[in-house]
Amino acid sequence: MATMDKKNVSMNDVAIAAGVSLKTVSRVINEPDSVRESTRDKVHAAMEALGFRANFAARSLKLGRYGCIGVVLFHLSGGAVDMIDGIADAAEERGFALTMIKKRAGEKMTLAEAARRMSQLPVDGMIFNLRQMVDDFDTFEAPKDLKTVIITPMEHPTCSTVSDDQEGGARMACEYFLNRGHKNVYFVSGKKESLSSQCRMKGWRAALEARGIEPPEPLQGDWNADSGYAAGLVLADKPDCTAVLAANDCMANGVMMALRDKGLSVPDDVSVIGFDDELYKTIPNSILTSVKFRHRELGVRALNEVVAGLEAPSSRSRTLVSGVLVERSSVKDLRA
Amino acid sequence: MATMDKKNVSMNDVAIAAGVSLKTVSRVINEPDSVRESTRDKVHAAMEALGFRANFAARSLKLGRYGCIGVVLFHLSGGAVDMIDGIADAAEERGFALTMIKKRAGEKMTLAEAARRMSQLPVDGMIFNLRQMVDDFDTFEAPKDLKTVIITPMEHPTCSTVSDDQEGGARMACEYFLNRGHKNVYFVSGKKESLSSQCRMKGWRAALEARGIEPPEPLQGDWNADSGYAAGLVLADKPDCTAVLAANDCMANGVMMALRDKGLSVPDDVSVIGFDDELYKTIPNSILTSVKFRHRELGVRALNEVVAGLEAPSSRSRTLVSGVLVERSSVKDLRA
DNA sequence: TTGCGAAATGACAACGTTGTCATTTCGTTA
DNA sequence: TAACGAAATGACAACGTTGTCATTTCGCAA
Repeated sequence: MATMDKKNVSMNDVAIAAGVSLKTVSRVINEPDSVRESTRDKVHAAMEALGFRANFAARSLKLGRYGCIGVVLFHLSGGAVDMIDGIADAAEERGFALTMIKKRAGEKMTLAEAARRMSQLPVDGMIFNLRQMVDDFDTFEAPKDLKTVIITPMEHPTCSTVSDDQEGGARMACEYFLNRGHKNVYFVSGKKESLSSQCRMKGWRAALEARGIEPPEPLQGDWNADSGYAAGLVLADKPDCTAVLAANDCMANGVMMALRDKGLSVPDDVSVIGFDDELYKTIPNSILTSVKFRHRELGVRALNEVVAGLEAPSSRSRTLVSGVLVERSSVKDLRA
Repeated sequence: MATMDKKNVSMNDVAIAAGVSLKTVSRVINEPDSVRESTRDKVHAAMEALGFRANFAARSLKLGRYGCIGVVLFHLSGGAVDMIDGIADAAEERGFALTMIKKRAGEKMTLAEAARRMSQLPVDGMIFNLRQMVDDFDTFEAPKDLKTVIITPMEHPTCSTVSDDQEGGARMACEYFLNRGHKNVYFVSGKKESLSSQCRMKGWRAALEARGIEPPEPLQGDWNADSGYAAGLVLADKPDCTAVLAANDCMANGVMMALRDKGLSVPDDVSVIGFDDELYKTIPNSILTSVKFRHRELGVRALNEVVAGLEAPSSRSRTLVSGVLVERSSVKDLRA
């Protein structure tokens, strides 16, 4: 059972070994039913013996498509794992592979630059994961033959976008407070440049203003617990503070710890809601009510949108994936 | 300024538009110095006007390589983000893109199956991210023309492997305890099927046995805080328990909370060390000493190993990336 | 101006597949 | 057995690049 030394085994090699024509080998692969069983077996045997594997480049060249979707990671954060997971699973299901490139740390990558690089790679369409603002966002035009979907809370003039409904999630949390008799809601933000943080803040503002409440000055955090703790120390001194919305769970936890250290109880004195619902992983018996986004679903939707748009790349849609409020006991009902 | 309607603009189209030969266009792209400046400008102008982008499939077919490295995600966990980040950055730096496929939830994927699928895709080499055991691990043979690197703590008979030194990290933590006068170390494990957990446990055992200490029965956890809390309740009742090594920070936190709820102090009564050093993100003023692995570095090494092996796919190496003990104040020095 | 070597450019084949269309083989019926 | 339509198979071109080698153009010295 000698193994060939030739670098790559081609269909032609298989054809010769099996004593059939090149085209017949092609048929065995692409439309097996159209070839007689005895012939098929001969060909399969030859493929096996020679270790044949179809050449991706040649196949794509002929077919004019790759069966790959490009993913550009402008930003790779914790929540991105689930999103990538969703994209990858959906891709798998629809028979696509992913081609990935990433903005390097410190590098300044525009959408145009990302598109330029992607269009040199084997992709039929692409997904941009964009969590911060980028210079050419509004002026960017996607290649006409490459369906492009941007994961971002901002609307884009020509590309399809997919996003969690961060604003809606924040509104939902605020209304949850207000409906339970709270007269005001304080807000602890994440990093300034984060679009997520900006959107959550926007939703918070909107919800308060919709009820004619003047939003108090938001407290600036940086996503980590320590910044939440600092914010909590400040909030503990505000007598009108009965409800705090923190832009993520880590900061919410910091806030809660600070309140306790100041002798205040959650939820009896102050109610708190966070975002992402991940505190239970780290804190035993966590009581924090939290707005959870379905990142996996987000990825699935993004991929499906790309695939759906492969035939009509210039189509445009906007998808919002709603969040879910995971209720625990960190919010007190003041009406009771 | 009319835009062409032709689907794909080829080099030939550019050549005609610029009034030069096909080959000259090719030269402008691949060896610009070999073409006269005036000609080059004409060609560039034509490319611009027609919106030319090189065809990946044709180029790869001719060159016999893709400039892509395949990544197979058998398992996608939190720590994987940093690793992917490292892989992606290193790939970027060396001019490679990534082609990714993922094991679907519930699907049972063997190494052979992964290799088979990857070898139909545009890749010059591949990386398997394997955090759990898989049926054909020992018998697997990588395609002879496709350099394969496996990220896994296990040694493989024929493939290169890269791993954090989990065992060494656990040993380091144990010795840290023992060197400070602790007579024994209790262990809280992660999920049974996790290789990380198994390796950490192995290192813990080895460190104790090296000093002639009989390791106590390990406590079974599931990575989450609640399981750590449960373990902590048990440990609080053991009078000889002065040191606890938990297989991750979340469980370590659970252990600490349980100890406190039982009236014990960390570190005065019991010392604790965790893994991953991520508690500070969630807990303000975190005191937990923790073993941190450099997942990013892991990814970088894996990619570099693949690229280095592209010319000699059958070469084999084993890389261990050491962990770092991040010291805080959760360990008491009993010698003092 | 002519001739020469070097630089610039071009013609053509090849990479390994699939689509088109022609040809061969098969199973059936007259 | 002959004749026929359907099924199976094959020959050849084409996809868009790059490598090889031949040809043209250029700059410069005689």
